[in-house]
Amino acid sequence: MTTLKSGDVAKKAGVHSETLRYYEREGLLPTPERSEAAYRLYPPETVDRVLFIKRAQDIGFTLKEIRQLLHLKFDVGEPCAEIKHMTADKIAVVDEKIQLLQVMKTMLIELHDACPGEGPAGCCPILHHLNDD
Amino acid sequence: MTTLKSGDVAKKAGVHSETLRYYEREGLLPTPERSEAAYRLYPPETVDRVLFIKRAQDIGFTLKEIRQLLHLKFDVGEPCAEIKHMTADKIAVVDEKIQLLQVMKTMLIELHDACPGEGPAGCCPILHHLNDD
DNA sequence: ATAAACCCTGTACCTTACTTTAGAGTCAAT
DNA sequence: ATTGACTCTAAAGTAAGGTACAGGGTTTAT
Repeated sequence: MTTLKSGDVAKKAGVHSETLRYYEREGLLPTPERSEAAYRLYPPETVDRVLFIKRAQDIGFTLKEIRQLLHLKFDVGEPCAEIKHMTADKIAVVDEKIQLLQVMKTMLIELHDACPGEGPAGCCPILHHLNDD
Repeated sequence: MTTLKSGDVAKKAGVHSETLRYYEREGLLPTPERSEAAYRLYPPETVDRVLFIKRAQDIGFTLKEIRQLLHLKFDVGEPCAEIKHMTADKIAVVDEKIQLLQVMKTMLIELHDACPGEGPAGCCPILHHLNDD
């Protein structure tokens, strides 16, 4: 048997099986086959798809955006130019996020390095500097 | 007069004044002074603080996390070692996000470059490759 | 063959981050 | 002095992304 039941997919992907049904409703997972007893029978790739969703969420994509990414990723048939446009847009968004995060990281590292690491008082001579950006 | 009313801060920071009250309730903004008529009188730095919140949100921090960042950033008085720890943790989180985003970006760029950019059919020879990670 | 463990549907509920509404007071300009 | 723009509070509403029942059928392990 090459199909998985909701519990199997859920366990492998680290989500609840209710989440799978939710993703199905939201168009993030294709509607799976059913057994005689109406049990969902998922193809094994479903696990990868769910893991993709989770990774994409971790880095700040909404389910709506992820649905688009998945359609880029899995659905063949969109006119080519359109796919290319969407992809370019998404790259720009991702890049902007990376850059903002790097600014944030630099700020935090400065704060970290300026801190002596001991003593109870305000150890942070750069707080005032940070205060007015 | 060196203070701003809620509408002024809101306009300068690009948020609704209700949002300011919400941030106040949630501990993201300090409780401001009040006029005789109980109008909030904000110090001008409030604008920067709100902008900081918005930038932090853009890159994927929750308000809860931002509250912590702000307390690092603006409140002096925490024992030094603790601040240093929190900062190090936050740097690790930021770094992880950056790395995941870079993976995502690489994936998107591969997809983008492999696409010929014209023709209606599935232009994407790498879709199958992406399919199984 | 029967209980434990699993699946189904549908609906209700939860958190986050706001936004909207209702009802009332205040201030600035004509 | 009164209209319009602004402020206040408290409470309800909204959208996203799930989570948790309730009530009922199914499969599997003993």
